[in-house]
Amino acid sequence: MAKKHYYKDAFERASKERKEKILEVGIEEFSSKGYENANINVIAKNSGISIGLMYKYFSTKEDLFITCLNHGMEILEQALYDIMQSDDKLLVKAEKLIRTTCIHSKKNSHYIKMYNEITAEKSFDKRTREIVEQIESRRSSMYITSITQAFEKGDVRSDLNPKFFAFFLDNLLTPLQFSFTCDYYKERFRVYTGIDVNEMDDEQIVEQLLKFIESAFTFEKK
Amino acid sequence: MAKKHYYKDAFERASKERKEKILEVGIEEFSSKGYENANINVIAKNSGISIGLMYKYFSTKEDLFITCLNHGMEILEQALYDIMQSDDKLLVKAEKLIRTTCIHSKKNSHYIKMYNEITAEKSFDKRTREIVEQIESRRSSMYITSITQAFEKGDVRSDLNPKFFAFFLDNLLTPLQFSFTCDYYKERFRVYTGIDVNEMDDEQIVEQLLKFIESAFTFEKK
Amino acid sequence: MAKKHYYKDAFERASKERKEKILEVGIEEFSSKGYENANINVIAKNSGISIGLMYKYFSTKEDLFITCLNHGMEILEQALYDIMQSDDKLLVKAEKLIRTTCIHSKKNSHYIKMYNEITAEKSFDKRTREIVEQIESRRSSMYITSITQAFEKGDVRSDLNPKFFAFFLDNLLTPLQFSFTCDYYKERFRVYTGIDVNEMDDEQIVEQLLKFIESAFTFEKK
Amino acid sequence: MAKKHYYKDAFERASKERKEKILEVGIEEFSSKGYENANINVIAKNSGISIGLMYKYFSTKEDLFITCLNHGMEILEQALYDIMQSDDKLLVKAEKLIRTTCIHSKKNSHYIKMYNEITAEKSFDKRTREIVEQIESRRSSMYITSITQAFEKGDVRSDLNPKFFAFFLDNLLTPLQFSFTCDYYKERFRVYTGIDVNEMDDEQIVEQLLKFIESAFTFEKK
DNA sequence: GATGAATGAGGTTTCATTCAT
DNA sequence: GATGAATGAAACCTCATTCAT
Repeated sequence: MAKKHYYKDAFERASKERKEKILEVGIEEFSSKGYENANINVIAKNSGISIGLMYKYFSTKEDLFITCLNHGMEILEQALYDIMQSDDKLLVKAEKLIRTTCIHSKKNSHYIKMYNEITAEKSFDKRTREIVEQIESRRSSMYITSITQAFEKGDVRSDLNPKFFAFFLDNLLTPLQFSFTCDYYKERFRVYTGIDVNEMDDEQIVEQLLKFIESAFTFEKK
Repeated sequence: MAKKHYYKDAFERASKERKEKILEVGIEEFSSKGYENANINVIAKNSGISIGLMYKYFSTKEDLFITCLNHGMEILEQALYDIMQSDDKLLVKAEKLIRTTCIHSKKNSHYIKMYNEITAEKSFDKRTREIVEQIESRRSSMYITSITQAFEKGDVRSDLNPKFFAFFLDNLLTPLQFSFTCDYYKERFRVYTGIDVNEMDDEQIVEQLLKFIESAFTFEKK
Repeated sequence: MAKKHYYKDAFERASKERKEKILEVGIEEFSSKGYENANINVIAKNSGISIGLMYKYFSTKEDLFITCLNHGMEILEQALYDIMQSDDKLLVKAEKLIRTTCIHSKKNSHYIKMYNEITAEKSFDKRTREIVEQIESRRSSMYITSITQAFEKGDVRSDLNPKFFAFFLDNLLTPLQFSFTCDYYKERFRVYTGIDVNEMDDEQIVEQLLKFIESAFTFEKK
Repeated sequence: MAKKHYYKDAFERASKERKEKILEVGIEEFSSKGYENANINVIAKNSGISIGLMYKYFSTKEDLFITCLNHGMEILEQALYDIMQSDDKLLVKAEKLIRTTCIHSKKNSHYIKMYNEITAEKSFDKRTREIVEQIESRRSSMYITSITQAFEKGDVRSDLNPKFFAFFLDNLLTPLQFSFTCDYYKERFRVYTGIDVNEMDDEQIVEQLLKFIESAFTFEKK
């Protein structure tokens, strides 16, 4: 299945620079103001195009948002992909995953904010399913594949369901990711750990989370 | 410090029935439509009061929202409190916690949706900190207290920082909670596990997550 | 004719302290916010009475305003009266008038702001006539009486109509009064004279205006 | 310095007819109802444009008001300018000024009412200064220039400060202007002179005020 | 006399979307 | 392809006034 897109043909025909500009500006606007408060007239103006043309490219505000979101997700997924494709053992992958999460979260905060945005979005209703399906499928399949492999090699405990495994792993990583970028989660991190996330050494986070994961992954109750 | 509130004195003086009605209707509106799309004229009408009176009770839409949110949080926290106050061992508490999470999430879905709503909120700026601080402080201190006790009794591994411990534990539980109630997380759960959360036996979730947590809590690498 | 009033009988029956408090608070509110933006619920609260009682005292916001206004005008008129009743020559009265204007304007700025307020008011329509009639009649008759007396004594030039005389005199004094208290006129004074009214010596104003008036009053073209 | 304006670029691009229509309707609404009670939905409707477009032209109600005000002031100032630029002696200018004031006040009553409106305005706070500064600077500099010239030529008495001179002159003319147009001042005029301003012969006003001014301007006490 | 809860019309402002050019 | 003027519904919030107690 060709990846579904939410822009009109005209957008595809636009120059690379223009496409990138629109996405960049859109991501900036959506991630800083949130979906409801973002203004697509402003996005058009800041992208250097007319609002009329914007509507030649995207049918609705929602479509523009989803396109921006998907663009951001691609970048985020690439890093995940690079790690999960390697031949490393699962624990090594996990370590890389955590460390990369710390680094990427600071660099790509806009993308992560957009991702965070949709986890609470109420507006898409009919499409939510579709969007989530796409995003989370790509993400989960990477996890599940790696875990299943490790499972088969006997690298991890045998009494856990790989799918739940993947789910729990992502539950540990996603809030961590948000802790670096999203206001709510930032504050939550500070409340729990007593330290502002920006003043904490990434390695301490890596160390603590890795210990937690390693045991959960490997030790099996007799 | 008396708990800070975000309603006016007049609200306190209103009848119990009215207060509950307003909170109930407000929570329903906010959780189903989200903060931005919720309409306080609708909340007033459905509560059986005039909009003018609504503003005698709450200074702004935001204040009404926060009051609804706090009300919901109190209910959710009570369940948590009951478990954490017991004399059970940490692992037993964890098991109760997971099971209760499953049950409560279905019953109090509106409250949880509101909670989910603020994790992505962009509007509160100066107050976000304050609100989050209050909510997460109460929650985290319950975790941390229990964990520290277990720590001192030697019930849990000694090489993990109790604060991170608590943080990771909550990272596992909160997304689970959302998986029962919030559209995005529901779909995500289905993508990861392959099963709709409403058709899954709670005990399977309890079992899988408990194994994961138990190992993470107790097994220490030599 | 008994002086017309704009309050209900109940107000008359209220204690002196209460009456004064209401007027004081009302004048403060009206003069600082202007008629439209003044809030009579706030006036009631700050006066220590209920809004219900306020409406037992005054039928409408407008009536309260007029009563406050009249109260302020009485104070202002008293000073004028004291000067105009004396046996001084017109020029001496004029000098006292100017000097007193400077002093009083600083002391009774609230009253003057209320007076200024009505010179531009659009709301009273049917009553404007009545109110203005009362206020300006008292004021103008004091001027005209003094001028007519001086006229008869031959103290002033004979070719000017005393009524116009009074009108011009008041045209010189009223904007001066406003220059000490009302934002617009304050700035206007600064623009014309180059100096902030609060940093100018009153005597310079007295001297300049008096010279202007004296010649206008006494020198007759041959 | 280019004259500051309070409209958006879009307004400048609108057709001349539309611009004039909006200003005309706006001035009508503001001058008849006052700033607070003026309704910009009404102004939009009566101007034949949508409210949305109105906000494309002006950021706020206040900006629309100021633009209307400035437009009116320009017209008023032109008449003043024409007189003050001439080579006439100061007294001749004064005579023309008074006569023109009478005539113009009847013709441009809306503009004058708007001007009167701001002399009592409480809402603009930070901008009042700016607006007043602009309006009064233009006006006062015309007066002061003419007076200073007359001063140097020895046409007027030497013991009066030209700035105060200008201030007093304007104090005589501005209330006269308002007497033709603004309810309060109209009534005040009737109370002082005993005659309704509309039934009075302009020439009588010219004569009386001119005598007053002439003496004040030319006779110096020995 | 005194209270204050309750009303609800009405005004300013925003912004996604359309469409004539 | 490209423009941007134009729309108008809809939402938050204020406050003078009423009236039951």
